[in-house]
Formats: sequence, C-alpha cells, structure tokens
Amino acid sequence: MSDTVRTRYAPSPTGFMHVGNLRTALYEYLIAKHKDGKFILRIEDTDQERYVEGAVDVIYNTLKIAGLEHDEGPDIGGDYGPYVQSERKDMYLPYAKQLVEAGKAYYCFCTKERLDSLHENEEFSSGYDRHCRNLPQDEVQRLLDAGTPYVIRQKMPLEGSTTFVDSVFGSITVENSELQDQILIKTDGYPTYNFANVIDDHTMGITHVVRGCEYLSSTPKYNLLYEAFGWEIPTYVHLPLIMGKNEDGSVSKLSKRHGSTGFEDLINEGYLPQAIINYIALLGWCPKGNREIFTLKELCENFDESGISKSPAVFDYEKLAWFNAEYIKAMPLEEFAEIALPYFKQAIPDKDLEWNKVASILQQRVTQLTQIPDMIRFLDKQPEYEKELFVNKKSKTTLENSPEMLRLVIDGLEKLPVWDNQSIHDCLIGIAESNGLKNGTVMWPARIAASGQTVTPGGAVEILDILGRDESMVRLHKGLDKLI
RNA sequence: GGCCCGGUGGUCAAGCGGUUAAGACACCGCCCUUUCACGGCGGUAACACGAGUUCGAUUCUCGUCCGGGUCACCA
Repeated sequence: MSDTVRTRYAPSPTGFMHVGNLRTALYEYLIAKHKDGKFILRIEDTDQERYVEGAVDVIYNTLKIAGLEHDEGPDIGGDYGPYVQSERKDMYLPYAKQLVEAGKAYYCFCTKERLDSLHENEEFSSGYDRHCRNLPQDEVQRLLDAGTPYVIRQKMPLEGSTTFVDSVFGSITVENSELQDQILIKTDGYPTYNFANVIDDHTMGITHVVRGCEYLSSTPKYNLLYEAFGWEIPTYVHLPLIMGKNEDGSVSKLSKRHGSTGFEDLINEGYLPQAIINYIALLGWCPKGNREIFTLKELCENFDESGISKSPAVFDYEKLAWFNAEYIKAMPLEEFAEIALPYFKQAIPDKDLEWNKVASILQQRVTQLTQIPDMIRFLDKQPEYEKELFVNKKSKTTLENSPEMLRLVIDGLEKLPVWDNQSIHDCLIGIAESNGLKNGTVMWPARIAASGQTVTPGGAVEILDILGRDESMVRLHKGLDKLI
C-alpha cells in the first residue's frame, strides 16, 4: 500500500447536516487534500431504526454545495467499496468470529431485560456484569445450536492500561478496568458503530481517523481492536467540539436552541457556502499568519494539524455574518445580482426595476441575503412617514428650509434632458453650489422624499435614478405637499 | 458519580520561560460621506485561583475551582 493520506467522512444518514459534522468533514477533506490524499465518503447506516428516507441525498448535496468533493463514495464508486455499511454487512461477522477464536471476544446471551435490571443495581452501575464472559465452551455451543439470540462482545483486559497518541491532544492513558466489554455484533447481525468503524477504516486503508472529540474516551477500545487483529493503528485527529451560547451566558454543545445549526438552515438564512466553510475552518483551527479570508483551495494549501486547538469553540453568528459580508463584497457585481435576484423578487414581485443598479447599491452593505427584501421594499411602495424625518441637524435641514430645497430639486430635475445617475448627481450638486449650500442640505430632503425613510441603501442620487423620472417626481411632490 | 479532556478580553484566537500579552469579530469614539453602511484612524477589554520549580512564569509540576465529553444491542 502506498503512503497516500486517506481520510473518510462517515456520517449516518439522519437527514440533517449539523455544522459540527460539516466541520469534521471539512477538516478531513483538508487533511487529505493538503497532502494530495484521498477523501472518502462512507455512509454509516447500521442503525436500521433510525433510517430516514432521502437523507443520503442531503449528504451528497451538502458536500457538493460546500465544495467538499469526495474521491470515493457510494455514488461514484472506488476500489474499496461498497461504501455503504449496510452493503458490507457480511464482512463484519467473520472478523468478529476470528476474535472469538483468538479469545479476544465472546458470545453473550444476556437478554436486554436482564441488562436493564442491572442498570438499577449499583454494584453494576456500568450496566454489565460480564456474565457470559467465561461461559464454558460446550454451554456456548449448546445455546448457539438452540438458536439463542446473541451478541458478540469484545473481551477487555481486566487490568493494566491502554495508551494512545492523538495528534491534537497528545498522549492519553486509560485504565483498562474502565473499559466495558463492548458489543461488536448486535442481535440483528449488524455490527455496532465502533466495530464497523475499525473494520471499515482498516479495509479501506484509512490513514487518518478524524472525528469529534466525543470519541476520545472510546479510542482505547479501538486500539485494542486494532491490536487484536494485528493491524496498524491509524493517526487519530480528534477535533474540539463546537459550542453554542445559551441565553444565560453559559455554553453547551451547539444545538437547535442556539439558532440555525444545519448547513441548509444557514444557507436559507442568507449565508454563502464559502463564507460558512471559511468561518468553520477557523473554528478550532488557526492559520500561521493573521489572514482570515481563505478560499477552500487556499485552506487546503495552508491547513496543518498543528494549528488545531484543544479547547471547544463557541459558534458566533456575528463573525459568520462578517465573513458573509466580506464574500458578498468581493464577488463580481453580476454574480451578486444573480444570487440576490430571488430576494429582489420576493420584495418586489410585480415591478421590473433595473436590478443591476439595485444590486450595486446593495452589495457593499448587505451582510445576509435575507436582509435584502426589507432594505428595498420602499422602492416599490413608499412607506408612510412623518414630516419630522426632514429634520436633520448635520445636514442643516429643517421643516422651514426643506420645502424650498424640494422645490429647487423638482425644478432642477424637471429640466433634465436625460435621467441617469450622472445627470441627477450634477444637477443636485449644482443646486447646492449655486445656492451656497451644503450638499447635505439639498440631498437630505430629496432622499427623504424619495424614500420615506432615514436609512436607505444608497443616497438620494442612486435612489432617484432607480425610481425613474415619473415615480421620482410623484414622490418629490408628495414630500413637498406634506411640508406645506 | 467514575474516567478522559480543556480553561488567554464578550466571542474566535496567537503565544510554546524573559513580549508594551499579537490579530479578527463585537462594542465605543473620531474622520470621510447626501443617510446608514463601507473605508481610514484610535480606544475599552484577558492569562480562573492557590502552591511549587526557576534569577524569572501566561508558558513547566501539583492541588482547587469551573466548563465540556464519555460511561447504549445510537452513531
């Protein structure tokens, strides 16, 4: 086997892609691609009870939108298939039996009920008493022949300790007495997650096992399995958890109550895939320099495991929004206009404005696409407004001088031969100049009359331009009427 | 509760025995500007606590406290 790095993303199809999972997938991708390795997708569907229709497509879609293209997987094949655990079902039992023969595992015939009752007994608070661990060979055979339901459990050493090295957390030692004789094969014949993982990772040639650090404490069991088979232990990379901030200020593992935690939810809230990827890449990993904006390709080039942090990180929607705004500002106008169009139509379904102009005034001030409708609705229907809006200290506008300003503006604009940004601009600036006024003194009333609100995307000139001559004149006159 | 892991400003974080303890988001102020925003400049704000090692600890060791994870026929 070559020394190519092979990582795998092994989600179970639940129909929901949590950002924590996505971040794991991202790091797996980056670790592989940084070294020109392979990123493999494997579907872990050994839990038949939790199967969700269409959930696999959610995984494909997310990876595609996020740009995390896998090199091998159920949909595209590869040399190590099949890539769906349920299709590999028959592979696991022989391995488990091999362990039984080697004395590293054993059949357990305990019923669920008996185990449950053990839970209530303090003496066996672990919920297991190793009842079947030393069953005589002939008794085992007798029960097997009788068709008694069984599971196969891993036989943990009763004493000593197991040490493993994680490339993020370093060396970790656990007493073997802490380890339960975990189930390898369930009654239904399916392997448990932990067992299937080891078999699959080994048979698929996975070199780096990347996963959330909730698996840190079960890693010794994995190693005991690798050792029992005489297999090479992969490099472990355990990632710190992503937390969410609670209302009382405390933190806990990121979940729905903290807001949107699904990739799809975030997209629906107007965040760009690249911005999400960029942000979560930096949640738990720090590049060498001070740069923060990275394309996926640049992340691949710059990623290195030594920058992964050990402590959990709180997901911050404000920082995500900042990244999002940066990505929006950086894209070509045409591209922004295209992705923003649905939001334009949402606010103004019936009118056909010059969307490129709308996009150009919006692009520099949008942080989430979903904010767009509220920002531009006034272009379609002017909101009711109070005449007090005309008063602005900084622009030196009052209820007294505003009517005059509007008259000047109306007179000036009426004479314009062409209605475009440049002409309107020159006209308004000209009015200010020839009357010895601040630009703002002219612009403020014009913008208020044109929009009906104090905060607008773009200034008076842009808004008048977009509204067009007719609508502009109607609004300016209406503003004037309001004042006199 | 046992075991494992972590603890630098509100958040993400750099640091790896000697620093004025970076940078980013957020916040505040100023400038620019036809508003808001953008942009520019500046500011507030941190090494959980207590011992020890050391000439010297944010950095190393131990304890305390706090936070998290894990103890399934779930993954």
